[in-house]
Amino acid sequence: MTDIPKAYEPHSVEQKWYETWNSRGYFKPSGKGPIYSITIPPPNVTGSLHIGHALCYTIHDVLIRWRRMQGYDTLCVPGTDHAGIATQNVIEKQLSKEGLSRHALGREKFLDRTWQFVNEYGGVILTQLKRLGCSFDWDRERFTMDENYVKAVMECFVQWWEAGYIYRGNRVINWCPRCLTAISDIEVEREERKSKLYHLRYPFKDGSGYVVVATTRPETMLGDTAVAANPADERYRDLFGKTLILPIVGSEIPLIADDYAQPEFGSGAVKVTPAHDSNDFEAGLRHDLPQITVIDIHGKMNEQAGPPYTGLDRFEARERIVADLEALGVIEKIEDYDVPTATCARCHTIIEPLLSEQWFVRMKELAQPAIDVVREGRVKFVPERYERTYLDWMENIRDWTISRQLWWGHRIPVWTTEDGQYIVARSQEEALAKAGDRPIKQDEDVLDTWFSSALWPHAVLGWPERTADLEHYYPTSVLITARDIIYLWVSRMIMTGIYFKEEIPFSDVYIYATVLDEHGKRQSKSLGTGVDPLDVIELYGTDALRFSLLIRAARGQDIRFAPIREKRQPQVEEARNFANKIWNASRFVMMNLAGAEEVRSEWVESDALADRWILAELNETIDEVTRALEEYRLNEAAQTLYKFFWDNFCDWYIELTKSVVSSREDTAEVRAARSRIVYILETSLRLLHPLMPYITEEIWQRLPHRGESIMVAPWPEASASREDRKAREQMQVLIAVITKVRNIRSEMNIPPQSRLRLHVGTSDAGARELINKNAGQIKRLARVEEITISEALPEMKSAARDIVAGIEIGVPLEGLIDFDKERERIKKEIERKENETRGLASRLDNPSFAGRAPREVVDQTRQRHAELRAEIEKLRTTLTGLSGQ
RNA sequence: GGGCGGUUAGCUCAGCGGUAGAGCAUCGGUCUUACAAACCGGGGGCCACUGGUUCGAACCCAGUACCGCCCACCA
Repeated sequence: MTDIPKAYEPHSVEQKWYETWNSRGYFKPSGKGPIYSITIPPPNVTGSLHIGHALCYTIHDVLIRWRRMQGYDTLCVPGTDHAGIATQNVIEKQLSKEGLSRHALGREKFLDRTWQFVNEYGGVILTQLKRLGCSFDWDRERFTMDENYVKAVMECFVQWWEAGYIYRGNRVINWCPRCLTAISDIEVEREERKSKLYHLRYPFKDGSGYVVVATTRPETMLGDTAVAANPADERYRDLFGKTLILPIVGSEIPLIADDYAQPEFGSGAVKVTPAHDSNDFEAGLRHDLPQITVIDIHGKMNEQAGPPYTGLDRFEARERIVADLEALGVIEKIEDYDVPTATCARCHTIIEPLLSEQWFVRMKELAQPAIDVVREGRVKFVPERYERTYLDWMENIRDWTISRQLWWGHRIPVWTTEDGQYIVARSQEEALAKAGDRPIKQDEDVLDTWFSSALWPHAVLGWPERTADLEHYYPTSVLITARDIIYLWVSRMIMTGIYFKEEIPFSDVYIYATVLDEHGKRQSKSLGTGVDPLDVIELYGTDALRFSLLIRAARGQDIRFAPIREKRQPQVEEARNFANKIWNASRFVMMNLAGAEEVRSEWVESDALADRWILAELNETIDEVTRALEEYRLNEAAQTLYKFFWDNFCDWYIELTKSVVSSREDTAEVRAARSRIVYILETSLRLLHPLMPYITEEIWQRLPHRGESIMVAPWPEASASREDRKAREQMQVLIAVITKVRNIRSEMNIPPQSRLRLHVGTSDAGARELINKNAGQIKRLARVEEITISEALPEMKSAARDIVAGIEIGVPLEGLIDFDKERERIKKEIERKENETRGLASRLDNPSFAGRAPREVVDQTRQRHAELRAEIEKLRTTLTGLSGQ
């Protein structure tokens, strides 16, 4: 078997197995067993894989592979999102490079071009997911602008319209003057920016002085239609209802009483601009104020602003107006001020609140059942804390602006007749039919991207048709997603699922960790702090990337991921080393299988301690890993497997059984040992497979096994009959003894090659038997040539001595012993034990400890205390003996 | 302003009531025929701070500090 490379080479195996799995149809549901289905969060169609995606979809694949092995009928539906603004921005950027604009091109040509781009370059991210090893059903791939998907979107709109949830309204919305569209509240980001606070004097019409108002946006004063103060504000009590003259403009505006004005802020009076501020808008409605729009969709002052401001950019206008106000002597003061500023989440242009006609969805009633299902625990969040986040938002939900002034997206299915009547229909044909012979015109706007993704779980399964998939795989089992789209997406899926399917779309919502850069900040492509997962795969292989992410992906705790520097990424390297360890341990096993065809992966019963122990450890591992996966503690599953495989299997079991397993004889005993080691390895590989699919398949195929692929091999099951506490305890003693001898050798500088003699003394007959039975193991692993076992250690002139687990250890070192060193070593040992004893004693001395602590704990403490005291006593004697030397 | 996380070995992070663990780094020793991407051994921590609950706290409670997120109409 010299053809097995010394190191695992991921690239040669990954493509091979992915194609094999796919071609054999393993990614498709089996149609048998209980259902386990997931629809993935659709990435942007123009996007490319970043490390957060890698984590997200790796988690998907782990769960799907695990459930598949458990015998579930598993389905994972992949797909992409048309991502309205994001995609349109990409195309517009291209156009501007060519000196074009979408308006120059026209709607139809722009859409042609976008489709062309999407068809050609879109979905690259899905091929990247294939490199990640994702076992998704690619035949069921969906896109939010697929013909069938569009039907779902239209159906939703029509039904909601008919039920009265959708309405058109004139409101102040968040407008992005760069994207030239409305955006919803949750697509706005807020940050503090350094600017000024301007205090302006608005004089009373009757010449009786003035009111000072504070504003961060003086340019909007051209649209002011009132000044408001709090009704409880003494300073204004007698002034409400008086008329003010708006400087520059000269118009007359009232001083009104409204509690939205905060008496503590500035002078307590606030100017009211209903067309350019959402609060002012609300106040305007309350007081029936005119709405004067002075800024246009490009962020420029419009006709109403009047000369000389018309045509100026809003920020130029600000300077101009401030200068003019200054000239009029109405500026009280200007202060430096950190202004909370709203920006577009997409392009970070400062949002212009704009009075505009948009389509909205009335949310309150739709949200209620989605609140209930979470409250009742029918939809559970993992980690639990996100339940609160979700509920807080849902309970204060506001209406959803769903229209976008974009071209790329689902065009709003509303047609208007000449006399202004709305016709809402699922298609142009239906609309025409409804219109009869009246001419109609379709609304220019498209729907918010999230309007379509809100339907994802049932739409990808075929809704509104009653398809077999929909009947079978809805509701899905779990939604795995990032926390920043709980509002944008998760909440809306729950609402639409309940509304249209009368059933929750998924019962678990697993919010996975946010991947940060090495400084704990969000990874950002524009800052260049993003890591390309494909680069990582190139370097270390898919399994290493997956494992390194999984072992960190603790219960939603953020993880930091360092960039690749000088062709190295230490976090992934750790996982790569583990992969390599798996490879080499397997290599050892396979080397000893050569020419022994009859060896099977099966557990041949054995009385040997090592065998009983590893079987018990394996059993425990199966149990822990399975439980961890059930509870979405993927990091613990990974950690448990890492420890079992490396520490228990490699460092101890292989070493303990090596001599038999690699024996040249072909006896029944040797064959049995080989069967056992193959069994342990093969079972471990099955446990590891969901996390590291490629390496486990590659090795599994070279081992004796049943079945055609590890992917469809059964998930191991733990069994109470394989628990063996005694074996685990005894093995701990054996490990302690061997470690102690190695320790003496190392500390006393005894060359590794030299064979030692070992004296073991203990009054415990059971311990003597344990040592005796495993003398061969101790000899091999501690490099000892002879072991003498007695009830107590004999006098030894020059020897290193120690005591562990109540067992005295002596290593005669004629001529080799360095007495100073030995004294030092023993002293250190005594000190260590004394430290521990002190801690235990202080507990035992406390009378309430014995009284209140559980019996078990008290007994254990006493026992350990006594044992330590005896050990210290023995070591002291040894030390005294040494001091004469 | 409100809420949620985090603060544990030099670094990255586990642990979340019985007085601390891993990987990397470090120090010493090994090419012991599965693996030097490895093996063996060692050193390193008042578990951010202050109180409280408890027989017992890194772990529970209250507060403080710093870091990071989310929400919010203070012009």
